[in-house]
Amino acid sequence: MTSTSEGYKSCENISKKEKSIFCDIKELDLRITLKGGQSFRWIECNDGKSFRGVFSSTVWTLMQNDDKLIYTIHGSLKEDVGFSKILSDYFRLNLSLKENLRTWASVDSHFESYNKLGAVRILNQDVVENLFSFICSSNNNIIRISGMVEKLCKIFGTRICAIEDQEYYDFPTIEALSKPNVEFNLRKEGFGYRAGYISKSAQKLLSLGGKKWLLQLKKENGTTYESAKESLMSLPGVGPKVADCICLMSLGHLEAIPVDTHIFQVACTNYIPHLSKQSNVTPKINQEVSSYLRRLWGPLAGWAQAIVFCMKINSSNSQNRKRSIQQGRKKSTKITKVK
DNA sequence: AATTGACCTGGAAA
DNA sequence: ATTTCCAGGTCAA
Repeated sequence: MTSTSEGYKSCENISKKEKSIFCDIKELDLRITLKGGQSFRWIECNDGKSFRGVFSSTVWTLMQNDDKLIYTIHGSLKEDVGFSKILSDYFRLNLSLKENLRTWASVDSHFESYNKLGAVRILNQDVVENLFSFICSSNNNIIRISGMVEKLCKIFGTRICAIEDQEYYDFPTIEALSKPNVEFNLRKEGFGYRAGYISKSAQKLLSLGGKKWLLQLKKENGTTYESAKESLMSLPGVGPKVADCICLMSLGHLEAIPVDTHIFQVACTNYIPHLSKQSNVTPKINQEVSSYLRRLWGPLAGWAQAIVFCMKINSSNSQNRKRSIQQGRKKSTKITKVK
């Protein structure tokens, strides 16, 4: 634990702190990766080229050029433990998109048409943040999910620093979310029925062993994808789709394919036409789509899924983009901090 | 075991 | 101005 640092007032100060790591722009498109429905905490800055957000208990501003990923640290609850490595791990820069695109294109002719999209990567996110974020995602839209995640941080998270009158908070701990009045407060804040899912999942997690229990579900710690998914689904508010999101985005099970309405629709038109008779995504359909695409795309199928998903939400209607930009800029709110 | 409807909310479309 | 529809689903009858 360290004390929180103060925010920097001016842009001049910020730019002095810039550092960078090597990263080919063909391997990473910041906009589509950060604003593509994986993480809900990134804001596009007014300059139109940089993005600001929180991960790893640290406030970052990110931008890129042809061969570098440039970052600024504004504040952190951590000691300086090598931010370049943390950043590289977050984007999984050790994996080559180019190589995998070749593989997917060779087994799936549809990938030629997905090619005009920028370089989408699967973020390696914190499992606690990812879990509660995707509990919020059910039957919900990305704009409101983002608002809810920010509220969780503001109400139950630790303050990191302020930049230009904007306060930045860490994502709350499981302990903070399992306090007795969490459900009531979240209902009051407009979370709807997800308030109960969040509170009950936090309490159950705590009784299972907290964050350690989640971390032990990682692939690198020896748990299989199927076993991790099954364990996650024992938590309230976590069904097959949300469990797959967590497996893919924060547990290292890159073969996991979250099947939502968008992927289901693409599967109907491009891959499994006979599914079109089905009107909604049942667990059985979910399983069928998921395993079909996993067989097709291979061990990193979830990454391929993310590309298809981004393709879909970008093309479906370009009005969504304009709307989300406007929403992202407007600042809020009147939230009361709860002790 | 598979189907079906309810579930919170807020912004857009009807 | 109101009502209906919809959004990265889950749960229980």
